[in-house]
Amino acid sequence: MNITIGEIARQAGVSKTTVSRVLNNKPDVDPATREKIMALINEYNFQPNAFAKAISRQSSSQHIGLLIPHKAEYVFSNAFYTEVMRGVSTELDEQGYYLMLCYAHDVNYMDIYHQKRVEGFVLLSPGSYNKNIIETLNAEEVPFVSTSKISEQETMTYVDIDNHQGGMLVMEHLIALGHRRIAYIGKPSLTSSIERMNSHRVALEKHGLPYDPSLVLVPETSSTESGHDAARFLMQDDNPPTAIFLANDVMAVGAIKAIQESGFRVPEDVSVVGFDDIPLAMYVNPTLTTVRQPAYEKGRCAARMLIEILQKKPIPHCQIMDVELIVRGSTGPVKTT
Amino acid sequence: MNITIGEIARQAGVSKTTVSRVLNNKPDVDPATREKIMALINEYNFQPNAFAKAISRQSSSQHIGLLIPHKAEYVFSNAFYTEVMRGVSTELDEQGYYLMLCYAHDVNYMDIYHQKRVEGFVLLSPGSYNKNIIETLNAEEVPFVSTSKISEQETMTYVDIDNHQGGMLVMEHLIALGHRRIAYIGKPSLTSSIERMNSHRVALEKHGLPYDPSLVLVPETSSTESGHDAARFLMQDDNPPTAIFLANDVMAVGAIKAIQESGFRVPEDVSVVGFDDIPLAMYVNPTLTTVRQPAYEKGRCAARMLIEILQKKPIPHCQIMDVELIVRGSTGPVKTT
DNA sequence: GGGAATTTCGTAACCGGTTTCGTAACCGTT
DNA sequence: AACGGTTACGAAACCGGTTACGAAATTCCC
Repeated sequence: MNITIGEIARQAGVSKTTVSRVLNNKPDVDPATREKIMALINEYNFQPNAFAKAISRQSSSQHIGLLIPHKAEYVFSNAFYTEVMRGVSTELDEQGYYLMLCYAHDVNYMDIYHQKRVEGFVLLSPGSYNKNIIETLNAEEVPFVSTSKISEQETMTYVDIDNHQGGMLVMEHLIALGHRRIAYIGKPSLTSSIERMNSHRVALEKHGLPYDPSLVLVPETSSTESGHDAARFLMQDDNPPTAIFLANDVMAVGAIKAIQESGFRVPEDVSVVGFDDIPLAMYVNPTLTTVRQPAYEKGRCAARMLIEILQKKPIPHCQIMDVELIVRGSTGPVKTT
Repeated sequence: MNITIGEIARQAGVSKTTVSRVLNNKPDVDPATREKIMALINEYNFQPNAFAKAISRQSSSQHIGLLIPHKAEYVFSNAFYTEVMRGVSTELDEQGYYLMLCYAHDVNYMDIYHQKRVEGFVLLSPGSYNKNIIETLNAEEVPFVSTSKISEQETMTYVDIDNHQGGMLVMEHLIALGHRRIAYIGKPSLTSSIERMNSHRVALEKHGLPYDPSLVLVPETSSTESGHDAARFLMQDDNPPTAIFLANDVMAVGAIKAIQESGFRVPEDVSVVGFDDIPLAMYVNPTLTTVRQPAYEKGRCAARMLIEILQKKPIPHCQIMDVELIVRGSTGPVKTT
């Protein structure tokens, strides 16, 4: 059996109350008594039961949930998401909160909340949940912060980058290199990815270039395999694009491979741009031109915002971070035939 | 204020005891009464407070900790580890356990255990902790399972592959291709990685090939960058190796890059082999020859074993999983000069 | 030296559940 | 009618903490 506050009290010859006072650094206890109790606490390495604490003071479990889509595979295999996770977990750790991983199947995440296991949630990849998850969370007034823009509503808190700006950086870069047939591959699953996709069209229009819908592909998933398959499909065409903009780096890696397998060279024949700047982007062959977004910082920021919400601090409902175009080896001037 | 068992009892006109019986599917309650209580539970979507439960029945918090090294960056950016994480979290999720991420700085993970926040730990990358973490866990009799072999002692439970066999598969493959100057790059941080490294020497000796210590490099970390730097160092030599065996895929990707930057081709000039078979291994250029280990299954298995330990079931102290050599494009016959 | 203020500490209730044990009500037997 | 055996339920203690309140002991002040 483990040591309890009562046992410490008994050995010190005082009441539980006094021990509790010492544990919580409260006044009204004689320095000598405090010292004696501290000695016992250290001797037994006594740690007050967190659950008993949470239940007696009617408050904080100090636990926060990271909500992950049920189809977790692509999240765990995308270094962008794992970097966000790292940011979330690091920030919580530093602030003394504990992180629980919660899979968003059915409604069990609501149970986790009602059972007081967590005080709120950080949403990892909010585009991949059931449509109504946001409504449910809002309806039940569960505190949460999303790591991506979900909708235009002001009622929800999120941290994101300016996806439109990021997309424009890519498109301006490709257009400046002379590309006119630029494909886009990506799943418009939520507001932020829709913005990314829209920038493709907007940029073309801005420069008076034709918009060819057949050059916009919407795969089922955002995996390397999807990028590979979609790019292969494009390259089988009689008139393939000279540049492909993919919604993320993981897909871009697959696309480069497909292009090479189809007998084309990157970037000599086809330029490729990704999004995120995952660590591997600078190690693939050719190195990947991409848009860097601060994944780790995004996670930290989301966690910080959630804690502030829990502490009833007034905070802005969204936080927009900077992006940067990283030009590497996968993009080059259009081939002059 | 949230609904409690007492409130349900009051509205049903019964005692807390009876409601508790219904909640836990216990006998001794009239079907009609049970129904009335169930109706109220559903109406309010009542979820019993998990902490109150954990504290009253002197038992299970149903929480398990995933212990992660403080220097978490390389763990989160290595798809092998994140796949293990996915396995752990999926298994726990299916079995109704909750997963908490715990950083292993100082001794706070012991606090987390003593505070009853978790019932036990899965150790993610046990080579990277402070030396004494295992001793501490053992000394305090904290239930834990490691996802890698730590030492030869029988006192600890772990899941692993046969690293020696895996290494031998690589070496036999390279030697069969005619390679004689085979380098090894990797950090011998724990028993399993030492076995991997030893297989390099054992295989050379077995085939009567010379063992050249200058071809064995021990970088500080296991990152892509380390693999890159170490390989570059090797390739600057007057008599560079014709093949490099790296302790993991992430490093191998860096090595391929360095070799190419040094003006050599893979696999024509230098063959490269990794370890793990991360998802990206088949998408890099050239595709990576590697040893597949079942990362996801390893995670699941570790979680399963920990649960069985907590349930006092007798289980073997280790579980060894199969490996498989995956030959891809990064290895080829030695160049005949 | 006596009353007030302050310091120090304990009693008991409480948080939201579980569990032990006792008992009233009902049943069927003889 | 008396008895024993179920069935259905509640009172109260308990888990390990926190907290409101009261009171004893000490100090202060005139």
